[in-house]
Amino acid sequence: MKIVFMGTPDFAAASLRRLYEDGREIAAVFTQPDKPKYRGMKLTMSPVKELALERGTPVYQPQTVRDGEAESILRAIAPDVIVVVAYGRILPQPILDIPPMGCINIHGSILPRLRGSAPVQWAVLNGDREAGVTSMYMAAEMDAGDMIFITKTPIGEDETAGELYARLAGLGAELLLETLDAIGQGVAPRIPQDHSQATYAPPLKKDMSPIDWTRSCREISCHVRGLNPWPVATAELFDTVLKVYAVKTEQSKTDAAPGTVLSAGEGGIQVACADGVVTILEVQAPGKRRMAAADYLRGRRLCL
RNA sequence: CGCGGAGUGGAGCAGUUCGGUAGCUCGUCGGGCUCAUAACCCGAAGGUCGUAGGUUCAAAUCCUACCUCCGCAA
Repeated sequence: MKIVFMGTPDFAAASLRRLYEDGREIAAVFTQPDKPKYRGMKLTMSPVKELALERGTPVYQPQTVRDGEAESILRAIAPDVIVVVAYGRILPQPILDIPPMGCINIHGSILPRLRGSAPVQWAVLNGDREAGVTSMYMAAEMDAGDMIFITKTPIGEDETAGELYARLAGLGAELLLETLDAIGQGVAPRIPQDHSQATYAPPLKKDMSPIDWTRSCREISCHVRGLNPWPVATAELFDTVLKVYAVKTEQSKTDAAPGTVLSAGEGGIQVACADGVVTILEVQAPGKRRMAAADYLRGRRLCL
Protein backbone atom coordinates (compact mmCIF):
# COMPACT_ATOMS: atom_id res chain seq x y z
CA MET A 1 0.00 0.00 0.00
CA LYS A 2 1.66 3.20 -1.15
CA ILE A 3 1.12 5.94 1.44
CA VAL A 4 1.49 9.70 1.29
CA PHE A 5 1.70 11.13 4.80
CA MET A 6 0.65 14.67 5.66
CA GLY A 7 1.31 16.12 9.09
CA THR A 8 3.23 18.72 11.02
CA PRO A 9 3.67 18.63 14.83
CA ASP A 10 4.82 15.98 17.29
CA PHE A 11 1.38 14.47 17.35
CA ALA A 12 1.73 13.67 13.64
CA ALA A 13 5.35 12.61 13.92
CA ALA A 14 4.32 9.88 16.37
CA SER A 15 2.09 8.35 13.72
CA LEU A 16 4.67 8.69 10.98
CA ARG A 17 7.31 7.10 13.18
CA ARG A 18 5.00 4.17 13.82
CA LEU A 19 4.45 3.74 10.09
CA TYR A 20 8.18 3.60 9.50
CA GLU A 21 8.69 1.16 12.34
CA ASP A 22 6.02 -1.07 10.95
CA GLY A 23 7.70 -1.05 7.57
CA ARG A 24 4.95 0.71 5.66
CA GLU A 25 5.67 2.22 2.27
CA ILE A 26 5.86 6.00 2.63
CA ALA A 27 6.12 7.47 -0.85
CA ALA A 28 6.20 11.10 0.23
CA VAL A 29 5.59 13.40 3.17
CA PHE A 30 3.78 16.72 3.11
CA THR A 31 4.31 19.17 5.94
CA GLN A 32 3.99 22.88 6.66
CA PRO A 33 6.78 25.10 5.31
CA ASP A 34 9.68 25.85 7.65
CA LYS A 35 8.90 28.87 9.75
CA PRO A 36 10.96 31.32 11.76
CA LYS A 37 10.29 30.23 15.30
CA TYR A 38 11.60 30.32 18.80
CA ARG A 39 14.17 32.68 20.25
CA GLY A 40 16.21 34.24 17.52
CA MET A 41 13.44 33.44 15.05
CA LYS A 42 15.51 30.69 13.53
CA LEU A 43 14.01 28.89 10.57
CA THR A 44 12.65 25.71 12.09
CA MET A 45 11.46 22.56 10.39
CA SER A 46 8.49 20.62 11.65
CA PRO A 47 8.97 17.41 13.64
CA VAL A 48 7.43 15.51 10.74
CA LYS A 49 9.92 16.93 8.28
CA GLU A 50 12.81 16.14 10.57
CA LEU A 51 11.74 12.52 10.81
CA ALA A 52 11.09 12.21 7.08
CA LEU A 53 14.54 13.57 6.26
CA GLU A 54 16.12 11.06 8.63
CA ARG A 55 14.40 8.29 6.74
CA GLY A 56 15.18 9.74 3.34
CA THR A 57 11.57 10.25 2.34
CA PRO A 58 10.82 13.03 -0.18
CA VAL A 59 9.34 16.04 1.61
CA TYR A 60 6.94 18.55 0.08
CA GLN A 61 6.07 21.83 1.77
CA PRO A 62 3.57 23.66 -0.41
CA GLN A 63 2.42 27.07 0.79
CA THR A 64 -1.05 26.10 -0.32
CA VAL A 65 -2.76 22.90 -1.35
CA ARG A 66 -5.32 24.74 -3.42
CA ASP A 67 -3.38 26.03 -6.42
CA GLY A 68 -3.31 22.76 -8.33
CA GLU A 69 0.40 22.19 -7.93
CA ALA A 70 0.05 19.95 -4.90
CA GLU A 71 -2.66 18.11 -6.75
CA SER A 72 -0.45 17.37 -9.74
CA ILE A 73 2.42 16.26 -7.50
CA LEU A 74 0.07 13.85 -5.78
CA ARG A 75 -1.30 12.54 -9.07
CA ALA A 76 2.25 11.83 -10.16
CA ILE A 77 2.98 9.94 -6.96
CA ALA A 78 -0.30 8.07 -7.27
CA PRO A 79 -0.64 6.92 -3.66
CA ASP A 80 -3.12 4.22 -2.70
CA VAL A 81 -4.01 6.19 0.40
CA ILE A 82 -3.27 9.59 1.91
CA VAL A 83 -2.87 9.72 5.68
CA VAL A 84 -3.40 13.10 7.31
CA VAL A 85 -2.54 13.74 10.95
CA ALA A 86 -2.58 17.33 12.21
CA TYR A 87 -1.37 18.75 8.92
CA GLY A 88 -2.86 22.18 9.45
CA ARG A 89 -4.42 22.51 6.03
CA ILE A 90 -7.85 21.55 4.77
CA LEU A 91 -7.57 19.45 1.64
CA PRO A 92 -9.81 20.42 -1.28
CA GLN A 93 -12.08 17.84 -2.88
CA PRO A 94 -9.87 17.25 -5.98
CA ILE A 95 -7.06 16.04 -3.71
CA LEU A 96 -9.41 13.97 -1.57
CA ASP A 97 -10.46 12.19 -4.75
CA ILE A 98 -6.94 11.14 -5.80
CA PRO A 99 -6.14 8.04 -3.71
CA PRO A 100 -8.31 5.03 -4.62
CA MET A 101 -8.42 3.86 -1.02
CA GLY A 102 -9.27 7.29 0.28
CA CYS A 103 -7.86 9.97 2.53
CA ILE A 104 -7.60 8.92 6.16
CA ASN A 105 -7.38 11.31 9.07
CA ILE A 106 -6.47 10.72 12.70
CA HIS A 107 -8.15 13.24 14.97
CA GLY A 108 -7.47 13.74 18.67
CA SER A 109 -11.00 13.54 19.99
CA ILE A 110 -14.01 11.30 20.21
CA LEU A 111 -15.89 12.58 17.18
CA PRO A 112 -18.20 14.23 16.54
CA ARG A 113 -17.19 16.11 19.65
CA LEU A 114 -14.32 18.60 19.55
CA ARG A 115 -13.72 19.07 15.88
CA GLY A 116 -10.94 21.51 15.14
CA SER A 117 -7.34 22.19 15.96
CA ALA A 118 -7.08 21.87 19.75
CA PRO A 119 -9.28 18.92 20.69
CA VAL A 120 -6.98 17.48 23.33
CA GLN A 121 -6.63 20.74 25.21
CA TRP A 122 -10.37 21.38 25.11
CA ALA A 123 -11.14 17.91 26.39
CA VAL A 124 -9.17 18.79 29.51
CA LEU A 125 -10.48 22.35 29.72
CA ASN A 126 -14.06 21.17 29.49
CA GLY A 127 -13.52 18.75 32.32
CA ASP A 128 -14.26 15.70 30.18
CA ARG A 129 -13.64 12.38 31.91
CA GLU A 130 -12.72 10.71 28.67
CA ALA A 131 -10.69 11.60 25.61
CA GLY A 132 -9.79 9.67 22.52
CA VAL A 133 -8.64 9.45 18.95
CA THR A 134 -10.82 8.83 15.92
CA SER A 135 -9.86 7.63 12.48
CA MET A 136 -12.06 8.70 9.60
CA TYR A 137 -12.44 9.09 5.89
CA MET A 138 -11.87 12.74 5.17
CA ALA A 139 -14.55 15.03 3.86
CA ALA A 140 -14.24 18.54 2.50
CA GLU A 141 -15.68 19.89 5.72
CA MET A 142 -13.23 19.89 8.63
CA ASP A 143 -13.28 16.74 10.74
CA ALA A 144 -16.73 15.80 9.47
CA GLY A 145 -15.93 12.63 7.52
CA ASP A 146 -17.29 9.16 8.12
CA MET A 147 -15.65 7.50 11.10
CA ILE A 148 -13.76 4.23 11.00
CA PHE A 149 -12.46 3.45 14.50
CA ILE A 150 -12.36 5.20 17.85
CA THR A 151 -9.97 4.58 20.74
CA LYS A 152 -11.04 6.03 24.07
CA THR A 153 -9.03 6.66 27.20
CA PRO A 154 -9.87 8.15 30.58
CA ILE A 155 -8.39 11.53 31.43
CA GLY A 156 -6.37 11.39 34.64
CA GLU A 157 -7.40 13.64 37.53
CA ASP A 158 -4.02 15.34 37.45
CA GLU A 159 -3.26 14.91 33.78
CA THR A 160 -2.21 17.97 31.83
CA ALA A 161 -3.12 18.63 28.23
CA GLY A 162 0.51 18.06 27.31
CA GLU A 163 0.58 14.65 28.95
CA LEU A 164 -2.71 13.61 27.42
CA TYR A 165 -1.53 14.89 24.05
CA ALA A 166 1.51 12.64 24.20
CA ARG A 167 -0.61 9.65 25.17
CA LEU A 168 -3.14 10.26 22.44
CA ALA A 169 -0.36 10.65 19.90
CA GLY A 170 0.68 7.10 20.73
CA LEU A 171 -2.86 5.79 20.68
CA GLY A 172 -3.45 7.57 17.39
CA ALA A 173 -0.42 5.91 15.86
CA GLU A 174 -1.71 2.46 16.81
CA LEU A 175 -5.18 3.34 15.61
CA LEU A 176 -3.73 4.40 12.29
CA LEU A 177 -2.11 1.01 11.74
CA GLU A 178 -5.35 -0.80 12.58
CA THR A 179 -7.26 1.49 10.29
CA LEU A 180 -4.90 0.98 7.37
CA ASP A 181 -5.04 -2.77 7.87
CA ALA A 182 -8.82 -2.72 7.88
CA ILE A 183 -8.88 -0.66 4.73
CA GLY A 184 -6.36 -2.95 3.09
CA GLN A 185 -8.55 -5.91 3.88
CA GLY A 186 -11.65 -4.08 2.78
CA VAL A 187 -13.31 -4.44 6.14
CA ALA A 188 -13.13 -0.86 7.39
CA PRO A 189 -16.49 0.38 8.61
CA ARG A 190 -17.85 3.73 7.51
CA ILE A 191 -19.86 5.33 10.27
CA PRO A 192 -21.48 8.69 9.50
CA GLN A 193 -21.11 11.30 12.22
CA ASP A 194 -24.12 12.68 14.03
CA HIS A 195 -23.49 16.24 12.97
CA SER A 196 -26.03 17.60 15.45
CA GLN A 197 -23.71 16.47 18.26
CA ALA A 198 -20.64 18.22 16.85
CA THR A 199 -18.72 20.64 19.05
CA TYR A 200 -15.66 22.66 18.22
CA ALA A 201 -12.21 23.07 19.70
CA PRO A 202 -10.72 26.32 18.44
CA PRO A 203 -7.03 27.15 18.87
CA LEU A 204 -6.06 28.27 22.37
CA LYS A 205 -5.24 31.91 22.92
CA LYS A 206 -3.13 33.70 25.47
CA ASP A 207 -6.01 35.76 26.74
CA MET A 208 -7.57 32.57 28.12
CA SER A 209 -4.79 32.31 30.67
CA PRO A 210 -6.00 34.31 33.71
CA ILE A 211 -7.59 32.10 36.34
CA ASP A 212 -11.15 33.01 37.29
CA TRP A 213 -11.26 32.44 41.03
CA THR A 214 -15.05 32.62 41.08
CA ARG A 215 -15.14 29.22 39.41
CA SER A 216 -15.10 25.89 41.21
CA CYS A 217 -12.11 23.86 42.33
CA ARG A 218 -12.56 21.40 39.54
CA GLU A 219 -13.03 24.06 36.88
CA ILE A 220 -9.87 25.81 37.95
CA SER A 221 -7.95 22.54 38.02
CA CYS A 222 -9.12 21.77 34.48
CA HIS A 223 -8.21 25.27 33.39
CA VAL A 224 -4.68 24.96 34.74
CA ARG A 225 -4.15 21.47 33.30
CA GLY A 226 -5.77 22.25 29.96
CA LEU A 227 -3.55 25.27 29.35
CA ASN A 228 -0.38 23.38 30.26
CA PRO A 229 2.09 23.37 28.47
CA TRP A 230 0.71 26.28 26.46
CA PRO A 231 -0.35 29.03 26.95
CA VAL A 232 -0.32 28.23 30.70
CA ALA A 233 -2.76 29.57 33.26
CA THR A 234 -1.84 32.80 35.02
CA ALA A 235 -2.68 34.41 38.33
CA GLU A 236 -2.09 37.98 39.38
CA LEU A 237 -0.48 37.72 42.79
CA PHE A 238 1.93 39.86 44.80
CA ASP A 239 1.84 42.63 42.17
CA THR A 240 3.01 40.44 39.34
CA VAL A 241 1.64 37.94 36.88
CA LEU A 242 2.64 34.40 37.69
CA LYS A 243 2.26 31.50 35.34
CA VAL A 244 0.61 28.65 37.21
CA TYR A 245 1.80 25.22 36.14
CA ALA A 246 0.33 23.03 38.82
CA VAL A 247 -2.31 23.29 41.53
CA LYS A 248 -4.05 21.00 43.92
CA THR A 249 -7.58 21.65 45.07
CA GLU A 250 -9.62 20.91 48.12
CA GLN A 251 -13.32 21.44 48.42
CA SER A 252 -14.21 23.09 51.67
CA LYS A 253 -16.31 25.82 53.12
CA THR A 254 -14.59 29.14 53.14
CA ASP A 255 -15.86 32.58 53.98
CA ALA A 256 -13.07 34.28 52.11
CA ALA A 257 -13.96 36.01 48.86
CA PRO A 258 -12.79 34.15 45.73
CA GLY A 259 -9.28 35.22 44.86
CA THR A 260 -8.25 35.87 48.45
CA VAL A 261 -4.80 34.55 49.33
CA LEU A 262 -5.32 32.50 52.45
CA SER A 263 -1.76 31.49 53.09
CA ALA A 264 1.63 31.30 51.44
CA GLY A 265 4.43 29.12 52.63
CA GLU A 266 6.19 25.80 52.28
CA GLY A 267 3.05 24.05 51.10
CA GLY A 268 2.34 26.51 48.33
CA ILE A 269 0.02 29.47 47.86
CA GLN A 270 -3.55 28.90 48.95
CA VAL A 271 -6.23 30.90 47.19
CA ALA A 272 -9.95 30.83 47.85
CA CYS A 273 -12.24 29.90 44.99
CA ALA A 274 -15.99 29.37 44.68
CA ASP A 275 -16.23 26.11 46.58
CA GLY A 276 -12.93 25.60 48.34
CA VAL A 277 -9.22 26.20 48.27
CA VAL A 278 -6.83 26.05 45.35
CA THR A 279 -3.19 25.53 46.33
CA ILE A 280 -0.72 26.77 43.74
CA LEU A 281 2.25 24.39 43.68
CA GLU A 282 4.39 25.45 40.76
CA VAL A 283 4.83 28.91 39.28
CA GLN A 284 6.95 30.92 36.91
CA ALA A 285 7.63 34.63 37.31
CA PRO A 286 8.40 36.83 34.30
CA GLY A 287 11.91 36.14 33.02
CA LYS A 288 12.41 33.31 35.49
CA ARG A 289 12.27 29.59 35.18
CA ARG A 290 9.61 27.34 36.61
CA MET A 291 9.92 26.69 40.29
CA ALA A 292 8.01 25.38 43.26
CA ALA A 293 5.74 28.01 44.75
CA ALA A 294 7.64 27.70 48.03
CA ASP A 295 10.91 28.57 46.28
CA TYR A 296 9.35 31.62 44.73
CA LEU A 297 8.13 32.81 48.10
CA ARG A 298 11.58 32.32 49.61
CA GLY A 299 13.19 34.56 47.07
CA ARG A 300 10.52 37.20 47.39
CA ARG A 301 10.48 36.88 51.18
CA LEU A 302 6.76 36.48 51.13
CA CYS A 303 5.14 34.30 53.68
CA LEU A 304 1.79 34.45 55.35
C1' C B 1 21.71 40.21 13.42
C1' G B 2 13.41 40.23 15.54
C1' C B 3 12.48 42.40 20.91
C1' G B 4 13.33 41.89 26.19
C1' G B 5 14.87 39.42 30.99
C1' A B 6 18.31 36.38 33.89
C1' G B 7 23.10 33.58 35.53
C1' U B 8 25.92 35.04 43.13
C1' G B 9 27.20 28.12 48.44
C1' G B 10 22.40 22.48 47.41
C1' A B 11 17.23 25.79 46.36
C1' G B 12 15.14 30.74 45.77
C1' C B 13 17.06 35.69 46.07
C1' A B 14 19.70 40.62 47.77
C1' G B 15 24.08 43.20 46.69
C1' U B 16 25.72 45.97 40.62
C1' U B 17 23.11 52.66 40.07
C1' C B 18 27.92 55.37 42.97
C1' G B 19 34.18 49.55 42.47
C1' G B 20 36.64 48.68 48.77
C1' U B 21 35.55 42.27 54.34
C1' A B 22 30.37 37.33 50.31
C1' G B 23 24.90 38.62 52.60
C1' C B 24 19.29 36.97 53.34
C1' U B 25 15.38 33.16 53.72
C1' C B 26 15.50 27.95 53.40
C1' G B 27 18.03 23.26 53.02
C1' U B 28 22.23 20.08 54.84
C1' C B 29 25.43 18.50 59.06
C1' G B 30 26.48 18.73 64.54
C1' G B 31 24.68 19.99 69.34
C1' G B 32 20.66 21.60 72.72
C1' C B 33 15.47 21.89 74.42
C1' U B 34 11.06 18.73 74.43
C1' C B 35 6.67 13.18 75.97
C1' A B 36 7.39 14.51 70.89
C1' U B 37 7.94 17.19 66.09
C1' A B 38 8.47 19.29 59.70
C1' A B 39 8.37 23.55 65.95
C1' C B 40 12.14 26.37 68.93
C1' C B 41 17.53 27.61 70.55
C1' C B 42 23.04 27.31 69.61
C1' G B 43 26.91 26.16 66.23
C1' A B 44 29.28 24.45 61.58
C1' A B 45 30.30 23.17 56.68
C1' G B 46 29.52 24.80 51.86
C1' G B 47 30.53 30.09 46.74
C1' U B 48 36.30 29.95 40.60
C1' C B 49 29.86 35.68 41.93
C1' G B 50 28.16 31.80 33.93
C1' U B 51 33.20 31.78 30.79
C1' A B 52 37.44 34.49 28.76
C1' G B 53 39.90 38.93 28.32
C1' G B 54 40.38 44.30 29.56
C1' U B 55 40.45 48.94 32.91
C1' U B 56 42.08 49.67 38.15
C1' C B 57 46.08 49.92 43.96
C1' A B 58 41.44 47.14 44.19
C1' A B 59 35.99 44.19 40.12
C1' A B 60 30.07 40.24 41.81
C1' U B 61 30.00 45.68 40.62
C1' C B 62 32.92 49.32 35.05
C1' C B 63 34.31 47.82 29.45
C1' U B 64 34.50 43.91 25.35
C1' A B 65 33.46 39.11 23.47
C1' C B 66 31.28 34.47 24.16
C1' C B 67 28.19 30.45 26.62
C1' U B 68 23.68 28.90 28.95
C1' C B 69 18.68 29.60 30.54
C1' C B 70 13.82 32.26 30.39
C1' G B 71 9.78 35.43 28.33
C1' C B 72 7.47 37.77 23.77
C1' A B 73 6.40 36.12 18.90
C1' A B 74 3.79 30.79 16.89
